[in-house]
Amino acid sequence: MSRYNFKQTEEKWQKAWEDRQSFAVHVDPEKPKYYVLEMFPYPSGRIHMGHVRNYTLGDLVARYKRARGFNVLHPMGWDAFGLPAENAAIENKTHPALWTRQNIETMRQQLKTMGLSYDWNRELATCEPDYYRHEQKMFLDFLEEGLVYRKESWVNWDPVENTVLANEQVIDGKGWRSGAPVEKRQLSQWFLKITAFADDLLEELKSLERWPDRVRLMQENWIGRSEGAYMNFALKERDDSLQVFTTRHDTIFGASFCAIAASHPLAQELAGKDPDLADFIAECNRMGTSEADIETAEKKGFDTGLKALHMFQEGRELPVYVANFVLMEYGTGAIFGCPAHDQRDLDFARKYGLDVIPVVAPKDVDPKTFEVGDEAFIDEGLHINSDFLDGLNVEDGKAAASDGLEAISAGERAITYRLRDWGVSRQRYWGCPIPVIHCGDCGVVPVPETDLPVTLPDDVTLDEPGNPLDRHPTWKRVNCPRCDKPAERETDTFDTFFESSWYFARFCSPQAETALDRQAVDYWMPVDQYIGGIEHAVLHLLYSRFFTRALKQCGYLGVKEPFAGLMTQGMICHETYRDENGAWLYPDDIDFSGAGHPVHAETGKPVTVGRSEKMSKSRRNVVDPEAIIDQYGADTARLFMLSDSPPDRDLDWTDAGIDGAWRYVSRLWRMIDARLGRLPPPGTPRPDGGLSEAGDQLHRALHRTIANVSGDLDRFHFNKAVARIRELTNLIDELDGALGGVESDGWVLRESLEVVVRLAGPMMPHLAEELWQALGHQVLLVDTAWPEAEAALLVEETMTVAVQVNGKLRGTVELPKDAAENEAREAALALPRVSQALDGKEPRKVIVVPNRIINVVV
RNA sequence: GCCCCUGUGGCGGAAUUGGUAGACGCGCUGGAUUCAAAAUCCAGUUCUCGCAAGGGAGUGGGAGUUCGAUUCUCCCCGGGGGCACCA
Repeated sequence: MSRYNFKQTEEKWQKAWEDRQSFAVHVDPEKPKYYVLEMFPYPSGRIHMGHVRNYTLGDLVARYKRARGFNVLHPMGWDAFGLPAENAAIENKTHPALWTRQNIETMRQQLKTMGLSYDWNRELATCEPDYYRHEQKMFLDFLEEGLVYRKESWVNWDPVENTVLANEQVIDGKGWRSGAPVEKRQLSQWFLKITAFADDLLEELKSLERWPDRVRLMQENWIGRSEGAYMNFALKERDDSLQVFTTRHDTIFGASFCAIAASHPLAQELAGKDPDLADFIAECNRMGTSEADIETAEKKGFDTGLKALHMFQEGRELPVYVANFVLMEYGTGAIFGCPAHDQRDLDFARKYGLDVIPVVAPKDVDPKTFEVGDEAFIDEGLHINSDFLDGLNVEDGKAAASDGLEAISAGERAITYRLRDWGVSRQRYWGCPIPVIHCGDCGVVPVPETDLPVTLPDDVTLDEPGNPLDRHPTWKRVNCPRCDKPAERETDTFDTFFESSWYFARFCSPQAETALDRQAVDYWMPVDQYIGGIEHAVLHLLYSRFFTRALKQCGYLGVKEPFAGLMTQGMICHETYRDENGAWLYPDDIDFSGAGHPVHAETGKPVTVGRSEKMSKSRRNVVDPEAIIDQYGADTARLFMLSDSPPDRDLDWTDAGIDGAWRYVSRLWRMIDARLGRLPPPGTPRPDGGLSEAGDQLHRALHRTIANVSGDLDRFHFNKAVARIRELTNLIDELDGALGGVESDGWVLRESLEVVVRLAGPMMPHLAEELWQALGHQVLLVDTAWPEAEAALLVEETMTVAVQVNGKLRGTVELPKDAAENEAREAALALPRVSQALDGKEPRKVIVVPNRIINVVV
């Protein structure tokens, strides 16, 4: 018996699809379109298993929709700007552009061995001027629309490298490479007004029904809309006032202090005269900026000596602190503290000996004796000790407090967001230059459209401190487009999220002279199914939603939501291995052949096997896709990616699993190869004679499988779809011996084998194409429609109904479909095991759920 | 700290609206084939009592709703993720 040669077969069909341009697509208003997109990769060097999973999922969807008659757009490109290119350039003495382009070459070749149904004619790389010139134009359009502004903002500054650090480059408060303590600095940076769309971005989440709930929830939390009030406290012995934002203005009578952020202008002003305060502010600035750092740090404050005057109580004064848990970026950078009803305020008050006055008490408690201990009372209740708010519940109290504030002009209702504007300036080389010029006389001047693109210089030095573009001897020196006097280019580049915020639209017309061809984007957009990692749940997806709105406002396209459907895939995990010294080992270094514990292949020393964790280079628990594809073939790798775990869950990579997938690939090939001689020719109409019992059983099963697999694929239950196909394979094997009694059985056998091949097509495209040809078809499988299930064959004539006594299973009965209740009851009570369980007692009640279950209650 | 997800055999996972828990695969055990091995095929495989027929328990733990709960409600425990310059 011959064996399946995956290598030859996979190359053969990849070439055939390419020669025929099977996956090249064009706008065709006559056909329904379907745009499926996987998140494009950063060209880091080689593909990893995460890519293999992502692109397998996307390819399955693309091929399935194609078979279902959609005009499918399925493109691929490269998210090619980014910091790793600069790091690699320094380490390997190469150039970021060269490094990136070489990586793209390698990775494209690797992807091509997977047999993915991309329209490669649409490939793009964001680092090419032909791509980024369009986003420079977009930026200028946004500027005109008032969606862009410049402001001072805080950054992590490495004083040795003279560079801004990303949060992940700050380790224990020190620069990752220099080890120098990181400082906070203010830089003037460009911002995009994402907050202008905050409400719409929040509101429209509801319309994204084909997004996972948890992603929508994460975005909702990120936007963080809160309804509350601004309140203005007059300051004792000063002319100005302190504005705070609060969502609990109803608790104003329980206020015992105010607190401002370390970077609040008032704090800055006071620090000028108070060295101790300046020290405290410096200490706050050394603290991490993330919310987690702030929330878990000890609550500390510094009493400024200022007193805020209570707007409703003459003579009542609240001390003003600078506190490390108040963020300048949120609300107004100032709060009032009501310790009785906020845990953080309570901790703070206990620490500094401030009053704790309860102003809301639970309904069933005597207000006179109600006290707050170590736990703030944040639940619903009625107001006490609160003057005109007494007796009101929380909601009414807020409304009344707002009215009271507005009546005396001491505040107003307000809505704030946690969402902040998007800072897009980066002090790096390998990014898209921001197309503006700074002129001493004219200020900020946009680069004229005719001068676009502003391209990066090639001759830069990266291994010195500071911003390479700023350091370049000539690049930034230009004349002002307005007054022609010597001026300087902006030397910052865009955040790389900029490129990924519109690439999906560019794929609709990747060669167009303008950024977007309206006819093409109007036809293809939005993306029908977007697939990628959950790690992009907030930033990339939110920026893209914003960007699409901004582009719509500028007339680039007509939709505001870029991604109608979203699927987030889980991570790939693998066991971890360490040697005696605790050093991580690669899976390839381990020898499992011995009877005892695994040992190091070279040294023979024992190895500790750790639990399965996300594949990562640092833990060395990685498996190289190229090696797997070389050893088992792309179809086997793809099948394994789809088999065991649902797409959104983590997947454990195991040798046993990939072996199992390979066994099925060869089994399917053998199964069909061995039967080719017994089949009627392709396209033979169904013979007139009836089927044998086995033939009928197989016939029904294959149509049930079509229905189930189609349903599973529609709902992205790919692991179940694989299981259904395997079940049908098992059944064909099982019934094979009983077939052949009548002429129609041969026809059913061919139908069954063809259905298995067609259903497996999107999963194992090369094998399926090969078998389709072996079965005698001239038209390629990729050009063949998806099979349809015959509804009549899905209806069962009899049903197996479970019989319970007091909820415990005692047997089953075969009943005609939709049998009458009486009939069902009789059949159930007639079961010996039922009467045995009844033990002579009369049933009190018999519950009959048609076609499902009968429960006898005693 | 806040928010979210998750928990089912030795393992990955099924169970569409509350209705036969464990589909499918992996692993393991026994057998066939082979000089031998690989590969392949057949049978078995939740735990427990029993020679068997059959009984009992069982979806992280505890309570509740129901004729019936993996599924719904409440409390508790374990594991994981996110929280603004990695992409």
